[in-house]
Amino acid sequence: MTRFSVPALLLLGFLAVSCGDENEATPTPALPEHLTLGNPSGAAADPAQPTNYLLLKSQYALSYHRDKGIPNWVSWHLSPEWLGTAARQDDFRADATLPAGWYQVSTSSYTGSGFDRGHNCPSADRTRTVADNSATFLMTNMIPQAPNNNQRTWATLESYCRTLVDEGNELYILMGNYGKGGSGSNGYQTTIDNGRVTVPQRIWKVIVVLPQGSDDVLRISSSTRVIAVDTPNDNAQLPSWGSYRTSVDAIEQATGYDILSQVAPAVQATLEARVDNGPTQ
DNA sequence: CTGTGCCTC
DNA sequence: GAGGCACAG
Repeated sequence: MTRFSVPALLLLGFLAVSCGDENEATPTPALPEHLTLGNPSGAAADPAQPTNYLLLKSQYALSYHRDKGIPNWVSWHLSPEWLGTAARQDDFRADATLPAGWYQVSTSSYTGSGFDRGHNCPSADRTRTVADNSATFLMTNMIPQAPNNNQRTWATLESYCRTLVDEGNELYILMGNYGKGGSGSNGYQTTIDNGRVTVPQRIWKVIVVLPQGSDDVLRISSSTRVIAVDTPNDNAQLPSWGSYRTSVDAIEQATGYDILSQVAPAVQATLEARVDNGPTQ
C-alpha cells in the first residue's frame, strides 16, 4: 500500500500551520493535525504530481487532481475547538495557492450545471473564526454534487457529525469521491465547465469517533466507532445516509487508497472490515 | 452583496 | 422557527 517517506513526513510536520506542538522528544514525527489518520493516496506537495497534489491548509488537508478540477479526498479534524460563532461566509472563490499555470476552477464553473458546489470540509465544521469559515469556500474544497445528495443525505450526515461532537466526541473525517458521471438537476453529465471539472460518480466518507481528549491516534482501538458511507452522486430522492453504510475495506477496494494507515495493523484490519450499525441521529 | 428557496430537525 | 444547504440577479 502507499506510504510516504520520513523526510516527507518531516516536511509536512513543519508545513502544518495549526499543528499543535507535541513533545520534542517524540520519536516519530507528528503528522499534521488533519492527516492524523494518514495520507491515503500518498499525495505530495509536488507540482510534478498534478493528479495527486497535496494541499495543506490550517483548516484541512486534501489531495487535488488538476485534470479533474476537484479533490481526490479531503481530510480534517473536527473537535470543539473548531466550532464557534463565525457566520457562513459564502465567499466561493478560486484557490490561488495552486501551482502557477494550473487551471483554477471558479465559482462560475458550476453555474447552471445542475450540480451544487458541494463542500468536502463543510462550512459549519469551521466556525471558530471568519478566516477558518472562509477557507472552506475555496473551490479546491468543492465537488459537483447532486443537490438532493448534498442538501439532504449529506447535510444530514454532516449534522450528525457535529451532534457527535456536542455529545463529547472528536472526529477525524475523510471525504472523497471516485468514478465519473452523476445525475444533477439537469440530468446525467460526466463533466461541467467545458470538460474542465469532472462530475464524480460516487461520494464517500470515513468518520473515526473518539472521546474528546484522546486525540492520539494510538488510542484508536478495535472498539472505536468508525462510520464509512458510500453514496451515488444522484439527484433522486435518496434514503437517509444510514442505509449507505459500508466498510472501509470496500472503499479502499473501490479507490485503491490506504485509509487509516496510521492505525496499528491489527486494529486497522478489524475496524476496516466492520460496517457501522450505531445510531444515525 | 442581497434576497430567496428548500430541506431537516 | 432555527440552522444548514444552496441559487439567481
